[in-house]
Amino acid sequence: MSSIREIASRTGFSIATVSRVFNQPEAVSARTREVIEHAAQRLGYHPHPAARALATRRTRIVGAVIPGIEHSIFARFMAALERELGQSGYALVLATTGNDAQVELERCSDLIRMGAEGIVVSGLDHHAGLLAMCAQRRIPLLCTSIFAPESAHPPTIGYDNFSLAATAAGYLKGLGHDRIGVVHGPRHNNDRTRLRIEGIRSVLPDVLLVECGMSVEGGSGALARLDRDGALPTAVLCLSDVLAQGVYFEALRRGFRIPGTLSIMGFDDLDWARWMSPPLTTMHLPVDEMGHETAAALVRHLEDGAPLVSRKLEGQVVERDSTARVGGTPEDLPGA
Amino acid sequence: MSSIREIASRTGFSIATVSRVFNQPEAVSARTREVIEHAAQRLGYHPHPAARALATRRTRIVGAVIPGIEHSIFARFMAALERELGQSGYALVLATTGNDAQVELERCSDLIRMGAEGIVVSGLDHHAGLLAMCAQRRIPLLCTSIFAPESAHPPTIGYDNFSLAATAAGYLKGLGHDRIGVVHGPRHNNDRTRLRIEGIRSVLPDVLLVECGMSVEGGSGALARLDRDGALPTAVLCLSDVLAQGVYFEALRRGFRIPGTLSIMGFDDLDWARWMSPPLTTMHLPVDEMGHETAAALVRHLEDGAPLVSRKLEGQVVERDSTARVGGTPEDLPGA
DNA sequence: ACTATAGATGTAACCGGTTACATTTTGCAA
DNA sequence: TTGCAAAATGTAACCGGTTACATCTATAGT
Repeated sequence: MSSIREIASRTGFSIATVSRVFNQPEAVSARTREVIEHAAQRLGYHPHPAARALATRRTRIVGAVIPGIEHSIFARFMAALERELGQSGYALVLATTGNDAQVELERCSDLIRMGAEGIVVSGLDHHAGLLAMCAQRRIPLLCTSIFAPESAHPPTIGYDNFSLAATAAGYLKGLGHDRIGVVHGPRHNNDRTRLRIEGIRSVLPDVLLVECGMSVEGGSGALARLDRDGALPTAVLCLSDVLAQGVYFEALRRGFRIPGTLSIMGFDDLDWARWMSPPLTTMHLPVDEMGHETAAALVRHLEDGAPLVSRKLEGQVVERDSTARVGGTPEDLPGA
Repeated sequence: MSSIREIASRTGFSIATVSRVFNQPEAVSARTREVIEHAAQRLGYHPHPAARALATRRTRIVGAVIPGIEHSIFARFMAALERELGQSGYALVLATTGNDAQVELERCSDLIRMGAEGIVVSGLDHHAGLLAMCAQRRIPLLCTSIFAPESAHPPTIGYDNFSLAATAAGYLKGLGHDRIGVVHGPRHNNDRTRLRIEGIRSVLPDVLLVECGMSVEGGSGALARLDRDGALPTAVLCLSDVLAQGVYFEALRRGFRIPGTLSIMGFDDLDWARWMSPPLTTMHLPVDEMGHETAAALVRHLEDGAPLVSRKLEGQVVERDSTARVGGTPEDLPGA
């Protein structure tokens, strides 16, 4: 509706002066600034985003592509990322893939088409075209939820899935469990899951693996399968709190006591984990910090050209009441 | 990097012809098209989004502003909305408010600043400035998760919270419950919650209301409060499945049997509701349909100028095993 | 009074597309 | 061959900002 030229002609100043009022106010006299600001106010002027983007070659948009936002840890990560980016004047655009590499590529392409100046993805394995596309168009790509020391790959900001999972397995082992089941989501297309499984195996070479859909339903089904095989373990390590929830409900249905019959451990430390019954022992993942670091790194890169460097974040076991020493007496219950 | 003029000079055609290859390919001879497409391919040409947006005055971006994406029904709605918009070539930009009207206004302003051509929000009460802002800048605003017949307000696409909640209350009443507790999130800044409460009261005038945070923790605390007051009802209607989950866990902690001691009903019908133990009776909300309708309405409006009209969607009780006839024998259990 | 210099403002050329309109080429009937 | 409509292409003016550079004004220094 009202453009910078409109304001210029209304106030008698030139478009350059009007533009300066908004971009370098100190370069304009106080009197002029006041007049122009008033006119802009009155006419309801707002700079046209595309025009500004075209002239400055900056959009201040960054894109994030994640598997999905339902339940998962990604919701927390995105919330943190959005908050941090927002404070630096950047907008976050979210896209979801449903765990499909092809869809991921398309979504990234859409984001770039929309003007994203940087892209955040999860994990390191992606469609072959993704890296090429970002490189060709000079769009920085940051891989999160994973940490890999610098190398040929794109920079990573995240935790060491291998050793975190090993730590979790070690925790259960330390409680005396030796028949341990691992309930995990699809390994296909998910390097974090694969790394975690390897980490667990480094501690417990012959752990029982049960793969299932990444949902409450999946967790329920996984425990059912574990029980049906007649080889019910003494502890179940779930590679997501969501799966642990499904395992909880299924345990309830089967009359198992937690942690009496079965110790259950999660992964993520979602908000509600401590409010389950019993409160869930889980591996805390530093997603808020990850959001913070990711945003900061991207902003520094975009503003000052600082190189994007990988960063390793720490997680730790949060010991609550869903795990106990195997065959232990009630006194052995953590917190008792 | 490579612009339309670059391709033009490389191929010897004019920029207009190059542009036409991408926008009205049928207006260009097959031979020319091939040559230009090949050159574009080789040079890795992609139209500059801001330039295109500036020239066409279209961004094909729509924004959605929701309270938050954690756990809630909004995740499903957004997934549906994104899918539908994507199919029409629109991108969805998400922003969250944390239930703060001031933040909502700012986020909407950001979205508009970013070029959003339409905005989707939840509910009807918003910061006074929001309507004005959208009106002034001629940005269509669509209110969802609520239905209000046409009037002065912006168009709504959603369900009738009042009557859906009344139906839910009626369902419990029909089971013989007369001491019913309602666990609900904050009413402040949430007209859907207020409407639902009114709907419930129209059926059960002196229902017990317990307000809590919209989280598992909140649900747990709410049941604890209900029990502490010594006036434990025979049924609890939770205005969100997430709250119902908290109530479940707290019931477990207190040794209540569901639905024996306490019938529990949710609202939303999230994916995992049927996998709880026992499977949760809940009010199904048509969020997928809402995503579909919202996207369709917006696209028709933006493409063909079709007026945005309100649309009422239906929900229904999904009867599962967490509710039973009050004092009923096991035979009365639904599904038994 | 006369510069030198800083401060305020204006001019005009971009940014990279789209598109109305003008022009050239092509195909086909007369 | 000529003529003419239709098809293909080109020219140039936008879209609405930013910004390098030029110009003009005011203040201070000598």
